[in-house]
Amino acid sequence: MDGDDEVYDKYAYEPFAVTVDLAVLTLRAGALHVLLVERGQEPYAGHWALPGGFVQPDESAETAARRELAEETGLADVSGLHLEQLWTYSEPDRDPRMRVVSVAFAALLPDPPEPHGGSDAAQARWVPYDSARPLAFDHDRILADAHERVGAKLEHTCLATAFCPPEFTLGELQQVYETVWGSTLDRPNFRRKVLATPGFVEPVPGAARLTGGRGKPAALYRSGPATALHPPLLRPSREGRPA
Amino acid sequence: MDGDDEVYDKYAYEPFAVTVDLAVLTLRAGALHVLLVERGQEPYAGHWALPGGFVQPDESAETAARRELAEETGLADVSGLHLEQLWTYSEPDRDPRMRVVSVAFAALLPDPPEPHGGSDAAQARWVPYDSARPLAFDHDRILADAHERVGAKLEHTCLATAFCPPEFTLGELQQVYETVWGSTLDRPNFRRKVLATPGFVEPVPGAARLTGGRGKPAALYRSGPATALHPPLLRPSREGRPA
DNA sequence: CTCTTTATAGTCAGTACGACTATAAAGAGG
DNA sequence: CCTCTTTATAGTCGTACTGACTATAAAGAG
Repeated sequence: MDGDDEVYDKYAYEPFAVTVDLAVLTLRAGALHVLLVERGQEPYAGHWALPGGFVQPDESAETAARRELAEETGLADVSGLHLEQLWTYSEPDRDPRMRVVSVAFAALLPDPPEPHGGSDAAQARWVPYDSARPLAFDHDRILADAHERVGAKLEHTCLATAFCPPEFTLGELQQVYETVWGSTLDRPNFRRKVLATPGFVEPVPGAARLTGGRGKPAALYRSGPATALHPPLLRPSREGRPA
Repeated sequence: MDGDDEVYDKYAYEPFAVTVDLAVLTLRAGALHVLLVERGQEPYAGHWALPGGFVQPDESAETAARRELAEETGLADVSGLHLEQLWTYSEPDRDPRMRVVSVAFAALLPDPPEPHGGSDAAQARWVPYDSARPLAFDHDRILADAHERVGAKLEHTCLATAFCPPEFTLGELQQVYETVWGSTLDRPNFRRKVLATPGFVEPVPGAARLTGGRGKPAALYRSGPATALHPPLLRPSREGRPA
């Protein structure tokens, strides 16, 4: 903040609006979905956009993002959800109406609350990631950045469990990686890696098993205390990954 | 950006000031240094702070950061310098005067231009990282975040060369890692790893060697085309690293 | 000329990982 | 009831990478 204060009065009251944009991601039926809202007004009326809104005078961007998340998803308790500040977009022409600086967040949800009847905004929907574009404003880029960030964080953090319900099988956890990364993983190797990482997952006591599916019932696990993965679980080789 | 437009008029003209703060890092005499400016006005008059300033109406945050970097360092050409958006700080009370949202950047410099006679601001100085605190506002936290981010990026990107002059020895490159990470590395192993990564560094043609030091002259290298490190060059084991 | 310093080359064992095979336990369909 | 298919889990094998270490080369200091 603050250069020297001579220029303080000169620029401080420029009309900068500060907003938050949310890339709310979830897995439905083995596919990555994102929460979108339909715009009712110009510009981009009728286009889909990421949910978001203005940061209010007494809020931090994080607080505003969590409030918007609750409003848009209709979830009663969003306090436990993973919310991650992504990037701040500040190109002067990114909103044709005025100068808007937007702090983007990514949010990860386990299973989507279907009719997330938003409060204020227009209708909101879960849309498969691949058919989400084109979006209003620069939201295509924000969504791509969110996807890349989440994919990268899966490599060296335990973030994947944020997509899973409280109790899950290793097959479901593997689905998270495969869906976000868009590649398949060897099941025994994935299992070995996850179980060899202390604190990543821990078995549910009582030898609980999930059945009802086709094959052999899978053991249930829940998220452990670890947050980082050492060594990381790297994506199948992509030569040059963005820095 | 933009929630629904009913609230648009209500919040858009709240007096949000948007600034950039810069954590400009360099290596001097084997120690990490950061560029600081002394504040002339209240609040925090006489305290040291990170350089920064207001984003002007026609600028993006990145543009403003690069302009501030040029002004504060006095460097003629900052176009090639590595500048990385770090995080956006938006706590309502982070500046006692008014509502300021600040986009923080980290900048990496090879060798510091000593008398970087800033343009507008008060006096600016290179300060050893360890004796930089306490800083004004929430700049202690910004500086710590910058350090952590740079340390993490050294692991899986080729960013370390941004601290080095155009031509450097592997010993100098290793110094970057050791200084930022605060740990020592095995020299033969470091060498093996760097040379085994295609495109990280390439030898300077003509078998150029740097002499003048004490021991055997070292071969000179320059930065290669690669940007990512596969597999990563991990810091000596720290059990739980922040996500 | 020798000692110290730094650079570079090479060795060796342990770990991690990719690819793969084998077995177990469920439902589906006859 | 039996077999096929599906999914989970166990284990094997070879390679790549890494950490720890030893050895040699080439400079300056004294």
